[in-house]
Amino acid sequence: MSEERSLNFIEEIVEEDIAAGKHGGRVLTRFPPEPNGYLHIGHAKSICLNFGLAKKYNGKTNLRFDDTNPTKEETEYVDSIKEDVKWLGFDWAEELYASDYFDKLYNFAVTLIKKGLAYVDDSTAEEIAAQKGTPTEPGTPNEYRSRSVEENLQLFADMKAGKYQDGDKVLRAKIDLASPNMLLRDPLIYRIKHAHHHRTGDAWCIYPMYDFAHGQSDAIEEITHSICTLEFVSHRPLYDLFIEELNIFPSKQYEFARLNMTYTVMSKRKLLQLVNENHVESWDDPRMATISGLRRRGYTAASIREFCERIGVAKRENMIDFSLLEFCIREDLNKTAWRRMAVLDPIKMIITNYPEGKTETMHGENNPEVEGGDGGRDMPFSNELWIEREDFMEEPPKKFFRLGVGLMVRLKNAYIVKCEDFKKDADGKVTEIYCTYIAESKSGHDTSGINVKGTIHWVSVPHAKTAEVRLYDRLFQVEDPSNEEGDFKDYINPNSLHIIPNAYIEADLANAEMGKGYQFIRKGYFTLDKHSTADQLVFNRTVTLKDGWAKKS
RNA sequence: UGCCUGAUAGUAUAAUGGUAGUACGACGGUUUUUGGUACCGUUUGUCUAGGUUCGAAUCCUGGUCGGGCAACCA
Repeated sequence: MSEERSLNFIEEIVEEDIAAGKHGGRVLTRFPPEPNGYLHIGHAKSICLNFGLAKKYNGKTNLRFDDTNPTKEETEYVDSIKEDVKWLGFDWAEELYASDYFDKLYNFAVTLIKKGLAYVDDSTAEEIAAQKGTPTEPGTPNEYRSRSVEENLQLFADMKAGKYQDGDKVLRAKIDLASPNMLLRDPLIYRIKHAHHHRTGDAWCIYPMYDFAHGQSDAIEEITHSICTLEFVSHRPLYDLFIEELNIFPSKQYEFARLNMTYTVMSKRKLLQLVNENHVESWDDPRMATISGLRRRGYTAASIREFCERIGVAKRENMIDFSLLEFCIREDLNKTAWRRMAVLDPIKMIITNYPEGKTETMHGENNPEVEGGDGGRDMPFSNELWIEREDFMEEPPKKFFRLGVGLMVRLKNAYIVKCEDFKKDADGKVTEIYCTYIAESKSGHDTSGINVKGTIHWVSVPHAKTAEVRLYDRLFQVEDPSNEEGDFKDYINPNSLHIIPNAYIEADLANAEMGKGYQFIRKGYFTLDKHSTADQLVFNRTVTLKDGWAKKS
């Protein structure tokens, strides 16, 4: 029973086009990253939109690398992008590159020159900028604008042949120097760059600009719906104009609002700075909003897809609460993550009436949300246990359902214990607490008739293993670091990473698998970090559990 | 001060001239061997001023506020 969901504005356009029989009802989208950085959660929105649309309307999606600027692009980025898209769960119809079309694009430029719609300009970048005018003043033509078609053809061929140095000449579209749209004031469409390209090597020394590559690439692939973000709205007249003048496939561009999220930054430039200036470990640092960072943090592809589904698609500037992403990952992991016990900040509990040296085997299910518990595992129990320091208070307030002298709790999957006493060191720090256990209260066989409000987690001291546990907090201290006074890096949270070198974990966790989510009961969801080894386990906390108690106090 | 865009609870998003709804958040409750989950309930909204209409979030006009545009970046 699928629920009726309302359409977003792009789905409406697609449905109208299909109903009108446009392109024979065919839908072909594309995801067109520039391989100059790693993908982030904002790209995930675009990926889900493009691939999701194609899937919904029986179409296909191409993965096209927009690699027209050789000085910024690298194969390393191509590889990471492909990995991330695949990991998110999408399959592209074809893997394509704008650089595959350099010959065609060159010929398109020649066509434009022949139509008298493009000219070679010898001006410097500064001169061109000055001649463009301002939003309120029209630009002024220069002497090069009136060059003959023959001369332009020759000069452009010479540019391609490598007769000029970088910056000596550019090819410009001849449109309208007085246009209120600055982009139409004779935009540059080809520039000289004697640079090595990650795919075409040194075959070319002239490269097309975005505006003379993107729309044409869409047309060459016969993309039906070219979806991009709002900052390209003012490029659309150019997109349409070139397609019309070149008489090629009429792809259409549609724009949606990019994703912004609280407490993080989303631009490749800023993410690159965080990496280069060592504010984070790498592009896949678990605090980064990159796909690889979220993956390493323990986010699942399904949770990111769900997030992208929930945030919607519209044209309004937006700022999504980080808590929505957290909701999505909790929702997923709650149903899939195996429950385990780990004590992050330990204090020793001694059960005074339990035989010293005795070991009992307790049993716990893997996941209570799954029918039958999804299997389970054994946990050794003894008279000495590690419990969480915060689960004991010398002077417990009312409604503190944990330990304090005279209070009782259930040890998860084991016995009910009553706190009798505790010991402090010279600094007043509690070092040990003493309890008695109720023998008839064993989990699953409880005949004690005692009901307790609280249940706490524990790990048997002689059986415990250790692991490094990394706890993360938001990377920035303010909701919108890009919009604050000064540099966005001034707002980095100095406490975004807290490392616990030796947490106590239950023995079974030695079998933890890379890529799998675990819930450390009452402490949150965790996953193995890529630096983890058999000798030195390292867990990342993906997200905490929702905590109604912490908020009140 | 030119052009392009947009404006619905705290945050997003729907309602396509006819009951302003949903999700997240927040708050309260029930259940619970995780203060988790699940379930139930409460809360808060159409930027503004006019106009058209039996009826306007929706159409029209003016204003206000936000975002984008003057890279040999994409």
